Amino acid sequence: MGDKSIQKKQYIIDVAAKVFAEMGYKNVTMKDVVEACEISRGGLYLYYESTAQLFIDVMKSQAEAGGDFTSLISDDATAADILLLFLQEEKKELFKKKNNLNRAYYEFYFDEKPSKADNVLKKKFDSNIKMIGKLIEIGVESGEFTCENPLSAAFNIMYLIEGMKTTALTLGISSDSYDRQILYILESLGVEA
Amino acid sequence: MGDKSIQKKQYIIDVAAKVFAEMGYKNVTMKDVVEACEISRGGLYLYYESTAQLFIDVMKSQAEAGGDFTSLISDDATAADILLLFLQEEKKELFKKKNNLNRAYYEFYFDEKPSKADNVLKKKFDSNIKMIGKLIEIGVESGEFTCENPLSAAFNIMYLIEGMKTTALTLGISSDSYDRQILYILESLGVEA
Amino acid sequence: MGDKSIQKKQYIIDVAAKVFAEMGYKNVTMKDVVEACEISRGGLYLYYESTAQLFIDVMKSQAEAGGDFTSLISDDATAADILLLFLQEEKKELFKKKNNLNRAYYEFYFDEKPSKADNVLKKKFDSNIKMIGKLIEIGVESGEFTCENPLSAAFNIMYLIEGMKTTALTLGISSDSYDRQILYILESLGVEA
Amino acid sequence: MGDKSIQKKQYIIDVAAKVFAEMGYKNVTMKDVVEACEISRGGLYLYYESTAQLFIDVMKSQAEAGGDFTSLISDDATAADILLLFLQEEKKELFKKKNNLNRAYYEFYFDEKPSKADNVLKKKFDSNIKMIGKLIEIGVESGEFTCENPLSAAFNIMYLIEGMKTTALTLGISSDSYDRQILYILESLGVEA
DNA sequence: CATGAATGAGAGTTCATTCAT
DNA sequence: GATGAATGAACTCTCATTCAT
Repeated sequence: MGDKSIQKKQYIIDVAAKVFAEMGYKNVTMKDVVEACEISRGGLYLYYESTAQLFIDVMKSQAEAGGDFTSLISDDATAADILLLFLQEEKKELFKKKNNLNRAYYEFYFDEKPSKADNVLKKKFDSNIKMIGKLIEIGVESGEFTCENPLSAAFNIMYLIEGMKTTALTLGISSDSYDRQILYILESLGVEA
Repeated sequence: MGDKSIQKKQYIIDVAAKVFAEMGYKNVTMKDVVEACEISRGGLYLYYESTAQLFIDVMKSQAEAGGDFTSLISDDATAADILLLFLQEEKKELFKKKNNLNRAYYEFYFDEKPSKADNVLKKKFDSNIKMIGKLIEIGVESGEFTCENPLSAAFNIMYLIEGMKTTALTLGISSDSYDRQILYILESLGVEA
Repeated sequence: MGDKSIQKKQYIIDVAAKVFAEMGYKNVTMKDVVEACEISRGGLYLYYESTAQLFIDVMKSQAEAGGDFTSLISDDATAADILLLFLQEEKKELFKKKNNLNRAYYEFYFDEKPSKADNVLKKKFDSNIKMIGKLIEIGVESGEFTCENPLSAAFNIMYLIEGMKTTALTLGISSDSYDRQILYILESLGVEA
Repeated sequence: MGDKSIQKKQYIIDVAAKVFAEMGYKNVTMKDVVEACEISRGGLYLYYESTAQLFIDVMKSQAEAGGDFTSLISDDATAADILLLFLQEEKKELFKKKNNLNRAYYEFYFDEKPSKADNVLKKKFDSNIKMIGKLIEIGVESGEFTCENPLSAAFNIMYLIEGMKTTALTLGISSDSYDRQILYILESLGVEA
């Protein structure tokens, strides 16, 4: 596959990402992608055999492009600062109107069980757990946090975020409600607001 | 609508519930329901024009049939006992293999925004929030729990459960992991394990 | 399947037979059949999932409808008369312009290996072998024929006919050439022309 | 067309021959040939515009390469020996598993009527008829054979072989069955077995 | 009410053929 | 000459929906 092909593939991925963001995963047909990309029917099939394959590449592309929030951490940030930053970044992600793939992610995972290599969400989840766990440990050592089981706390935070994400897609969630949960987490870790 | 019609409608709902449990919401076609019910194509259309309408009735039917966990509460149960009971009931619901409609619920809500009257999940969520909030208040009063903001705590618990539900459907979650979260919640409320 | 469905199915078979006769087996698409039958796309699929299934039914229908040449045998016919009659019937079949399915038969059998139950040609071939073999035996007994191995002779005749059939479809064969082979067969059996 | 082009053309023909032997004529697409040859799509079109054109060249190539069975004839061979040799060579051809193009030949001729110049099979058939006819005449003269009409006998033998070829492709034929027909032919010519 | 045959829109997929490089 | 990406026509197949009975 030549340079040009790689560019075209990336173009398809980028356009498809928008389509998936708008329509979710299950509603998107190959035809939808073809039309959004303004290419021919056969043209898409040169690169992807199904929306499933395409979506996997969309996920991978997003994972790579995903802004590294660690770059936002200032040098003198405390553990609580960093945790707060993380929660706020996740909030932004959750509430963003454009290119929000959350719904598509869920629909995809309900239908398909990606191979370990393709399981982008799992990797992200695991790395977040590790990161948050470590962060809490550091916070406990520095006296910022009180927490008997940092790992459980990390899972707690991740499940909580997950729950707010899905609730946003189903019943709806307000920005304030999210903020109150941030507060609640910090309080649970013994941080004075 | 005669008695017989009502019975037939309920029959369709019951069979459809199984179909939705097996296949989710988006994958189910009117044809699937017709075949599972062993009725005629036209016959189903006499009662339902779409899977959306049918699913709403399935949800309502489930809500009515939903076991009231309050009946399980013993007379001398403490607030912590009741909360634990609730979390364990939710766990059962999450891990049950048969007739588990969770996936279908999510897929439905991703696609459709039910009217207030039809919004079964919203009602359930709100009533659970109220119940848990009240419970925590009682626990705080009785000295069982320590909690500054019972409402936030209630939301926290509900979002957490929600997060575990979706994780169960996507990345998977172990029974132990759920149990550790129960423990974590109780500890956060100041209950000694 | 009701009476009407059976009629419709037969209608499709009859129309398809003409299509196969004109175009052969491999060239015929479901679309061709749909258009020839003047029914809807989905309509055909109610009855047949593929041209293969359809062709099997065409073959069965032909086998049933196939004129029984035995009805043409006069009471005082000798073995040689009957054999001649058979060869002339086969000739008619070979040279007929309309509804000649020979090409389609070959193309079908090149591609598909029908189950024993669906193997119409095999049944026909075997029954012809049996019939011709018996006929020659009778002819030998009555002194009409000279033949040491009637079964080999029967196979010889059937393979010969088969060869002329395919040659008719490939290189072409003249009516005279066929007639000369009839003569040759009879001479080989010791019949004076 | 340069030397290199001629070589490439022959390469394509040789690879295509294998493809046609495996898949028949009708099932082979230009894509199949391209992939088997491991050349580019456009590259094939430089040499051939269709599988029909390609197949004609495959046939010609086969005709040229076709082993001349006359080289196998020993100096003291009788007419019967030579006829037997011919029938055994044809048998080998019929039963060979590899590179057997029989099916492809039939499918091609069903679909296309090659020009006289391209009609490889016709030439082969005619030359065989001539050869066998001559052979029988010689046999009759030498007293080996009894035959009133050598030409009819020659056609008889060719049609018979043709019939066994197609039967091999449709209903199947056993090696023994072929052998019995060889015997039958020789007996018909008055040769004592 | 109930049936199920029939329709036709629409998605999926493949490949012959072209053409810029 | 050679490449292979791109196009678009053609076919397959499925279902939502209707309607005569």
